[in-house]
Amino acid sequence: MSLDPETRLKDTFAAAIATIGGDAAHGMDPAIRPSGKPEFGDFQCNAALGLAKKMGANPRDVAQSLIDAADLSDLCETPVIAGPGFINLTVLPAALQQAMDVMDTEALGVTPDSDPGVVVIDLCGVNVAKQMHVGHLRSTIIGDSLARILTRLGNDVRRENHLGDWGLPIAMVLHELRAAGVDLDAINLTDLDAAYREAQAKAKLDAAGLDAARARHSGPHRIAELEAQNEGASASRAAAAETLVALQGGDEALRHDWQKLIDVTMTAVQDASDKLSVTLGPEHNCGESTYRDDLQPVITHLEEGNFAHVDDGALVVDMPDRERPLLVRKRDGGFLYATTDLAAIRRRTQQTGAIRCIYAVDARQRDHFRDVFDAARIAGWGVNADGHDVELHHAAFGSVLGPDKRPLKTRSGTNATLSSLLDEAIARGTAEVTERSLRASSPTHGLDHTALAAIGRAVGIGAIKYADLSGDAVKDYVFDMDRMVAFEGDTGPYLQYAHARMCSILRKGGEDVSESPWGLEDVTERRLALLLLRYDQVVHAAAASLQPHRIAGYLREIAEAFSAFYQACSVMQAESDDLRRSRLRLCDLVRRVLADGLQLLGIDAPERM
RNA sequence: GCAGGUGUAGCUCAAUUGGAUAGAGCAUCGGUCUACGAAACCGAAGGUUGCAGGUUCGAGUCCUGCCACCUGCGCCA
Repeated sequence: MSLDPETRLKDTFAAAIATIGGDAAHGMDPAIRPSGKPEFGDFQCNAALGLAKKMGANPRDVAQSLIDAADLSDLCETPVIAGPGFINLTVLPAALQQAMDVMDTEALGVTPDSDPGVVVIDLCGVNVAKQMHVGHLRSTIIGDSLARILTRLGNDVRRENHLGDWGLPIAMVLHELRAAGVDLDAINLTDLDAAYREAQAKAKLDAAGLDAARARHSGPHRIAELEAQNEGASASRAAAAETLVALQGGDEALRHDWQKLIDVTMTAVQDASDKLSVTLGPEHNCGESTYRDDLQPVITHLEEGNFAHVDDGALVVDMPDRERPLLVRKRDGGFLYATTDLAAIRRRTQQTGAIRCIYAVDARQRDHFRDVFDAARIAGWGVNADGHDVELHHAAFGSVLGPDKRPLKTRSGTNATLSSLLDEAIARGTAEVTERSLRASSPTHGLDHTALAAIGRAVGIGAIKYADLSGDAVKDYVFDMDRMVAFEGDTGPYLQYAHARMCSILRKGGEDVSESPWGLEDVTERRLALLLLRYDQVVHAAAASLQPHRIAGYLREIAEAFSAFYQACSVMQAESDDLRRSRLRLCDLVRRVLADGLQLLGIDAPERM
């Protein structure tokens, strides 16, 4: 009797289906859904239609049989059969109140995962010596949210920032900077970024690769890229390769300089993480370089297990359902990023014991991860050290576009850097908060500059995060700062504002209502209550599908329902003391759910704004 | 050429994974502040869900074929 109405309805109708349906009904979904429209009640059961089909009976008759077989006396009003065979259900006030009592705990009704375990989340994925951009923003925001959601459900989540800190590109930058005699102690990330681009441009010609790309019908993008590279490259390549060999060999001076590159990069990353208030720090660094001693063992395992074979001089893993194999070792004996990714999966599953490995990475790497995941399973790493199946999941996200639907640029036309975007959002949030604080009636009136700046940051960053997390991540997404910081309508600040208003009422209320009996008679109160009771289910759905936007959409519904309630029902001037206390308790529970949900998205919820 | 993704209101996005009349926000128009915070609320208008078939009680969702855009495609990461 301690379950929410929806779960109870599912159980009850599942039993009724088994009773009247016999074998035909085995394992059938009771198809309990929140009703689409108020006139259809609170919930509907859609199982009669499918069941009637299997039984060769009339759907409305089957619906009646289900109702007769289901004991709903203490849960619902008399069910109504509608349309072709829908069963409309309205929850009794007492059942609603009871469910609300049960939910009103610290956990807010959220139950742990049935099979929790170690989950590794690969996020951020910066490259050393490269400026962070909006792609890293998405990876970081989405990965951080997924980490929070899975942690909330009792999993042991390990964030890993898989830095691009190893291999030829880094060696090229090192070579470039050393050859130019640059003082690495005085350099900043902008300089590093410039050196990186220059080194890339110098070294990237590959005539053989161009021919191969043409012969293999590579995309025009790839061919254009190769054509853009020109002679002189082989010399640069050779020099960079020498640097790489020396670095890998442990050359002390090189290692020293290499570490400086990393330090400069990570200082900027930490700055961005702090501004964003994401849980990401040096302790989550787990760069490619940390796998350097694992690469040969990976290759040995693949060779000894006959999972890979030599093709045209390279070592490849064949895919069962695809022509193109996965390259894991070059003809010259060098390793590739696929090798590193395999080493990471190997460590995460065989040593860390992960049951889920999640990659918050750009959707353009879809094919790559498909190959790597399949190869990992072939190699036997689809099962962890404890014999538990491992879910390998690419949480892909689309590209970030500007309002013109082209890759995002700043007003000056350059590639937008992450820090410039964050600074702008924070500045605009702060300006907005400060302006509103000037009104004498505002609860923020009189707050000092520091307090207003903290709120402004929460508002500006909240706007960016909500814009990113409120849509389906796999789709390309239009980053429009003007729209985000309008702070009106379906935005992060809308949710924060609703939360702040709840805080405001609770401050005025100032009494302990944790045991007060529920009223919930107004339609807006009922709607809020029914929504709140879905929280557990929503969090689990978001975790299972790895889609934070489900939580975002739910929270928007909560905020809308609260605003409607706020408009319709006076709390402090309620008609009776009991009703005031009931409404205060409702505000308190809504506030906690909203704050908890925003926390799962990584969005701060100020008490005033 | 092959593979994958996307296509929903003027714009930006949803749609509980096959359920009833496809929902929000922005923009437009019209109402609400001496009333717990108007960053809000209520209402109007806005749709052949890219096109054409198919599956069934029922399709934005599933299957087939087209169209458009995006992305990827062996020795870079």
